[in-house]
Amino acid sequence: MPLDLDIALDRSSPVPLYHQVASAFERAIREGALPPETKLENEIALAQRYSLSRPTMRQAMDQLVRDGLVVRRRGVGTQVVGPPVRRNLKLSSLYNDLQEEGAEPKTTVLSLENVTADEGICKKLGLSAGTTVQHLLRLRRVDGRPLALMENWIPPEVAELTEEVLEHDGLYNVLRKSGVDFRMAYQTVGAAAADADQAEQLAVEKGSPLVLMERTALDSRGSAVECGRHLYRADRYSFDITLVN
Amino acid sequence: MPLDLDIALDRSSPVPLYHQVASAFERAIREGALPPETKLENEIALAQRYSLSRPTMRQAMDQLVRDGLVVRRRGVGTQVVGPPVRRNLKLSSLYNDLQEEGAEPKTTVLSLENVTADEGICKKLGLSAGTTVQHLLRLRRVDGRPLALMENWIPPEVAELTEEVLEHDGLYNVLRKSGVDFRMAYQTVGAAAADADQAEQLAVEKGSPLVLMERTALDSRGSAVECGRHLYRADRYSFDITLVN
DNA sequence: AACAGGCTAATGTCATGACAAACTGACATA
DNA sequence: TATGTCAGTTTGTCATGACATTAGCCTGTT
Repeated sequence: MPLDLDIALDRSSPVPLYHQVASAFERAIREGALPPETKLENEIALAQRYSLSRPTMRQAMDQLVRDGLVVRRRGVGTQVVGPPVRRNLKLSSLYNDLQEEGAEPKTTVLSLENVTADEGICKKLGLSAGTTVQHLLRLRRVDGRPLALMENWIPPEVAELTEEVLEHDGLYNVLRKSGVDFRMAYQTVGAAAADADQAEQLAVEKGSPLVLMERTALDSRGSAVECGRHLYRADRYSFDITLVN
Repeated sequence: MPLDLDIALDRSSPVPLYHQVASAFERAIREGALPPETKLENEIALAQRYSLSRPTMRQAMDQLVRDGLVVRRRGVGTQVVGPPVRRNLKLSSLYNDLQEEGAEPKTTVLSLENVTADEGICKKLGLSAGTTVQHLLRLRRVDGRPLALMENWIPPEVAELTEEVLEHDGLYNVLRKSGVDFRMAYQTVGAAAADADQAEQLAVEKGSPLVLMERTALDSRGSAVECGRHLYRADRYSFDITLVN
């Protein structure tokens, strides 16, 4: 039951202690060193074991709870949760997610131009009507087969995009390199039927079901930096979400 | 800038102080008393104003951040975020969400029987192969028009379900009343085409796009209490999610 | 006028201490 | 046997204090 994880804590590191602890536990759980149903030591003992204060250890545990890796019960303890330890939806691009899974995403820029944003886009981006924004249309392939058709709108003051750069990296990575620090995103996920154009681009039949995702991303100042409307082949993509009370 | 919210805190209430504070701010933001872009007072001043400690006030603010209502920046302050203050995905039933929106959901139980669970269901519920579970198929209507076709599997030891009860309330409410306390859920959202049966039930054409949601719900002990596969009319439903870094 | 430096303000991190509330299990009692 | 009670364990909540880190502004210098 002691289950010493031999965590190497670095107090001089810029990454906070609670994050170091949480990451170590997360890795241990995902790798199976802490199998499902395992009961962890109590907070106080854990804090002492790693020479931390109880609030710091709690903060680490809270993160594990929010990530859906453990469950806690007052008076009982903390348990590693059952097997379905899937990946949770993160505020990153599709590109990064695919790379983490070992795939090799390839992007084709179908169109990149400045347009005057319509009312809907302006509202989502918090701009006054008639503003000019960059309109981006891309097709993403994995293993040579099309996966997603992605349409995005980016205000010019956020970053100046070029086809060249976008062909070799995900939009979020490109924007991050331009100094954007994403903080939040509103997302809606639904479904739609492929029209003739979309069907051709995604190599499916017209009318096929597609996963429809619309998103508005905000930076740390709370202002919108990007909004998009993405269509995914339903047979090749879906969104994973972990909900916690 | 002081922006006193006149929050009535009840220290003898069983609901924690940080939750009382967070709820009050959330209501104020949603009702427009704190419009977007508003800069809140700093934590220390807020804590003093309501006679709380700083950690408690921070806990309240953290909740607002996770709910996507405010953004914080070190060295700067806390700001109410832009207008798209939508509802976030919660661990509750469709039924409750619809009721909150003022709709009148009606449920028809199409089938309720005990079946031996197949391999996939057993794995999701963490049961050994060949176990008997309750299989439930329901159709949900709003305004008389079909919205969702819901298929669920529930282990018998969780609760004994009856058609009678399920026709008048959502599954989650029914289970909660049986003593289940939901803590977590894994969810995947995608799309699928309606087959002949589904099309008829949902009053759409065969092949129409549907939103496909699969979910496994866990209780506070980390064991699965329910798993389900739901199909929604794409023109009438989608999932809203708020992501935070 | 432009840049460097330092000051201020605000959130982020961490420690210590205390009490409350809930679950478990053992024990006593009817 | 069944039920109620009590003690022990563990997480939940709250308070106080301190220092670190970052952003933004002001100021002084070049």
